[in-house]
Amino acid sequence: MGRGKIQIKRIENVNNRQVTYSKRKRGIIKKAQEISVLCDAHVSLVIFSTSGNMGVFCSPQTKVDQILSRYQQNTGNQLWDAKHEYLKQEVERIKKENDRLRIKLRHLKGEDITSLHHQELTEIEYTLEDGLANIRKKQMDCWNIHEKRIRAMEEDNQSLAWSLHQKGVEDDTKGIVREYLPRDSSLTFRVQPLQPNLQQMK
Amino acid sequence: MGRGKIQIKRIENVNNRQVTYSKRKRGIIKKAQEISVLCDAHVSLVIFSTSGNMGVFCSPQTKVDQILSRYQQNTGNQLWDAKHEYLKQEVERIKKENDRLRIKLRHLKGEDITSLHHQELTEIEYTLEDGLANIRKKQMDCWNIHEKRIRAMEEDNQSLAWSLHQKGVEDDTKGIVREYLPRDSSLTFRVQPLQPNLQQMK
DNA sequence: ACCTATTCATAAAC
DNA sequence: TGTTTATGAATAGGT
Repeated sequence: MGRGKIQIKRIENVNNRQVTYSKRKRGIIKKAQEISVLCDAHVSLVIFSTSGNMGVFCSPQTKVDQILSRYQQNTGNQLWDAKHEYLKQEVERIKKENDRLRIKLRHLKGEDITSLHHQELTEIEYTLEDGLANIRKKQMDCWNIHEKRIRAMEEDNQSLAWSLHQKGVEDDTKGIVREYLPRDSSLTFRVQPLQPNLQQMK
Repeated sequence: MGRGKIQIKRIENVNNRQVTYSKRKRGIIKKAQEISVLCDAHVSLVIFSTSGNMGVFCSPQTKVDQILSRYQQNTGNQLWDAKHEYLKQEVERIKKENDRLRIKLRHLKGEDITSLHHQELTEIEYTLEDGLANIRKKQMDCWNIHEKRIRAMEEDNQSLAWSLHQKGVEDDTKGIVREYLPRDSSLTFRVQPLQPNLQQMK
């Protein structure tokens, strides 16, 4: 239809193809609309051009997914059931991994070990000893850093106190400083919170 | 098109409607096929008549579900994603839980602890000490059970040997028994493998 | 299911 | 992309 017959084969000229797509898209959507009204039919039509231009028609009584549900039932073609199945398996897989990890954790805490044999126990023991060694090394590092900070601050305090003394001003910051850094504080300390205090001292 | 114009409204005559449906269905599917070839377009078309007659066209390069995936992405219209939303969330939830457990495990092994603070390290340390205590207690239990078995068997052996001796038969099982249960065997033992040996002795 | 008068869709050109 | 127009395609109504 039009000025001369055309062969039904891919239009190579990109522009022509684009134009034809636009025209025929409108045409087919109109046809879809007409059949849905005339015949009370349920229609779902989705078109994509190569350039990504999308055209959709769906008969107003229904929604696309309802029509496709019927399509699935009619053809046995799995549209979403297959994906559903896949996701279910994925959940199972990860849940199992999860259980495995949980058991490992419980074993390391020395729980649920009744059924374990000597060799497994020994492996866990080694792992724990190894972990403990690493943790304690890290604790030592933390402690050493902490110590250094304290010493540095003590020196600062002394030199500041000295400066103040030389200028004839009373050293009334001493109390506050002591409050920030009690000598015999418990082992529980955090590195981060110390920093604001340091800044307050400036 | 045809002998006289028609109004685009529902055809009340059932037979006419059915006929028109058939004709137009063929027409629209042909159009769909043509646009897919001419313009290299991806088309998905599904039609149902009121009587349940289904018509389908899908461009050959793709499948219906692929086109509809794109449709979903383009419109945000949930076709099957909604049906999968729950499962997707479930997967996410468990994956996160999984990561949490993994990190905990690594921490207990003393790995990836660079960013941990004193308090967290101390907690891990306690956990490890606790675990180690439990494991070692279990190891002791195992050892004690093992020892008891050995002692029970030694007694059995002696009484058996005595019985044999009294019946004037030479005790030639001694060597074998010693082989099964060397006194100074290493600490690596399993409880299970002992049982077959016990049964062999009956 | 076929026929055909008629309306519709659209290819090509602007 | 919109309009025009000549032409082929689709189809309504009758058989």
